[in-house]
Amino acid sequence: MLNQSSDLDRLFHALSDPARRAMVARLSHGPVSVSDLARPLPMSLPAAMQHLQVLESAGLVRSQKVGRVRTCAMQPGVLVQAEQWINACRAEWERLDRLGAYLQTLKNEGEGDGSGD
Amino acid sequence: MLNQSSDLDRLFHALSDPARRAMVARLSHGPVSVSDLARPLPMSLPAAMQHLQVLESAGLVRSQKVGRVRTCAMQPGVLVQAEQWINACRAEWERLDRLGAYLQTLKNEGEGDGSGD
DNA sequence: ATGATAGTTAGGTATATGCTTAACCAATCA
DNA sequence: TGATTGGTTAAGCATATACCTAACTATCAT
Repeated sequence: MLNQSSDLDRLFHALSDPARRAMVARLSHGPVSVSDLARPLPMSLPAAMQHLQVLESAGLVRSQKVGRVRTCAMQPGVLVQAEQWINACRAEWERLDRLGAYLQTLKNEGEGDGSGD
Repeated sequence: MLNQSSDLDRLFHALSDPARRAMVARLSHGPVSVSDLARPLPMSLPAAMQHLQVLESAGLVRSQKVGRVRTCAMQPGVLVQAEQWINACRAEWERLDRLGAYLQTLKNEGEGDGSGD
């Protein structure tokens, strides 16, 4: 493994776990405490905390403690980075795809013999 | 770890590695052979093959061998799934964000009476 | 057939991940 | 003050990842 972990690495890695995605989904509806976040998940509280840390270190979630309860909230800016990367990729592919279709059209127009590929 | 690995798990996991993202980026410009795909990467050919397998099992890439060269190509449909998940999340968050802004507005307008909550 | 090229498989290692239980600290409440 | 609640830390374990080298197969050119 390359030992440098970029923003996108951490981001996509954070999203690659169903428990973490569940947390993100929950948080996108509004801030939640740690135990509320962990309760629906089929795992211990410390395990959930680890997932939370992964989300925080990816910049997806922010949290602050007041009294003895830590409240977590979405930090949605980072999601946009993922979206942009995907979009850029798709844009390239679509360009290529249109080009392919166009070449196909040219090929069909110039076709007079029946010899397919 | 939950032992069932969903489409999204595999997809985001596939995207979480810089070498694999480089492969995807390259493939979004057009089909490439295995060695051409591996050449720019700082790793052995077998290592690159493993990454390729991850991409294939995520459904991001398809490949077929003709003669002795295997040609890999993007299978872009799956990327859309990732995009949709992110979009859904963002939509929720934005709704919440607008609500927050609205409540803030109300609070500012009605400032003078201290009975907020 | 010989050898070079493209890819694949096997086996092994170091590190990362995901989880657990047990113990611990800090804030609230009876 | 002492129990409870909310969270955190520590230690340990099983599995997964990411990589390597060496050996192998299959195709193509000579």
